[in-house]
Amino acid sequence: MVDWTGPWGHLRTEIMEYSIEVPAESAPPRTEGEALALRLWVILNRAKASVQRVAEADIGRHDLSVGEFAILDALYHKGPLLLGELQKRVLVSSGGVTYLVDRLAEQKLVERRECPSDRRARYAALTAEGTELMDRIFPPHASVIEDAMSALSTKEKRDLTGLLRKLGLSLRNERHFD
Amino acid sequence: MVDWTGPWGHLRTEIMEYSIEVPAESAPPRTEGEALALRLWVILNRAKASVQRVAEADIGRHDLSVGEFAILDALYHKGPLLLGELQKRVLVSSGGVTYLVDRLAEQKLVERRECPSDRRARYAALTAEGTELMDRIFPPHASVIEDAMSALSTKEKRDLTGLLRKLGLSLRNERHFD
DNA sequence: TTTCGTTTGTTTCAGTTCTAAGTAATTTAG
DNA sequence: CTAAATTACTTAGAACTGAAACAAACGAAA
Repeated sequence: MVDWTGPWGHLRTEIMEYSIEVPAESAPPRTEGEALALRLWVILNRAKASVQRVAEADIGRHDLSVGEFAILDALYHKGPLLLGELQKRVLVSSGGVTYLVDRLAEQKLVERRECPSDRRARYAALTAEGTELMDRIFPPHASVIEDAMSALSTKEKRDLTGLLRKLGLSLRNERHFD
Repeated sequence: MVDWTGPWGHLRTEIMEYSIEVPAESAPPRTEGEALALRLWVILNRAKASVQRVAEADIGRHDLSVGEFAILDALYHKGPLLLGELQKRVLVSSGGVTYLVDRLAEQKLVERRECPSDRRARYAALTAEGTELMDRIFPPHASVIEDAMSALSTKEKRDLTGLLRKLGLSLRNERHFD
């Protein structure tokens, strides 16, 4: 007796009210196992959307988009990165990285640098101004995230991380053929 | 000794390689608790992105966008819904619902109906054609999702769902003031 | 009851953020 | 040396968002 309503939580949002509860049944999946997997998929999306809402509210204060913050964050913690490396971390398309770095470069927070060993490649690196900004906004952001997760005990957070990791890793090398 | 590199996984994507592993440290958060919360946030995003990639690959076969499928899915399992209700389920902005329903209406998969009790409101409902489509594509999609989750045991899926639900619910009614 | 202010439900529109596909410049492999 | 792969960038346009507009409903007060 379980139910399935779309996970769909690509996000930002106006103020959106939605339920993390599992709604009542209507057109049932065939097996219990299927229902369980579908429900998990719904809840995974909604939980992620909930946390993201909190993260975005904080980031938005500083006139940064999520994508912009993601770039700054990666560079802040990893130092200069090739645009390709950055792409893998931030999970956008190649055009998306170019777009985001362009925007941040306009704001003088990030700069491009040549790569001596490969003239096709470019590094993106924080400027002094960018580093300064992150010094200022990252610590409170980290607190906001910690706070968002505070309903879970340390053990629960560890368990949750472990399960999500197991799930993610299992899909990591999967190849889908037609 | 933990590390933090952005969670940032809104998204679709080209073929993107990324790691669900936790990368090595560099500019450390101050406390263990903070680090744990940040790592969880990263992994949550990446796991969601991994599953989403699988889901999208399947949905894409049928020439539907994720948003479109989300709408169809909600209507398929819940029957006709007011656009506002649909918005809450699908987690898009008000303009987004209008946009998606318009597109599906063009394809004759969905139609708008009047609401007798409130002339401002509209129902969205599947057409016969839309229902037929979902009868055909939903069952295999459910299998794809079940398969994507198959690395986890039944107990693990239940535990994971429970933890995510707890997290999501805790954020559900939070109000953020300036 | 009529009227006015507020709230609710949807749409419109302009602008933002992103993707996909294609291009150019290298580098690497055979 | 050539062919294939890699890397970033460009472009067109898809998929959204947020704000404002609009229409209808609601509630309280005159």
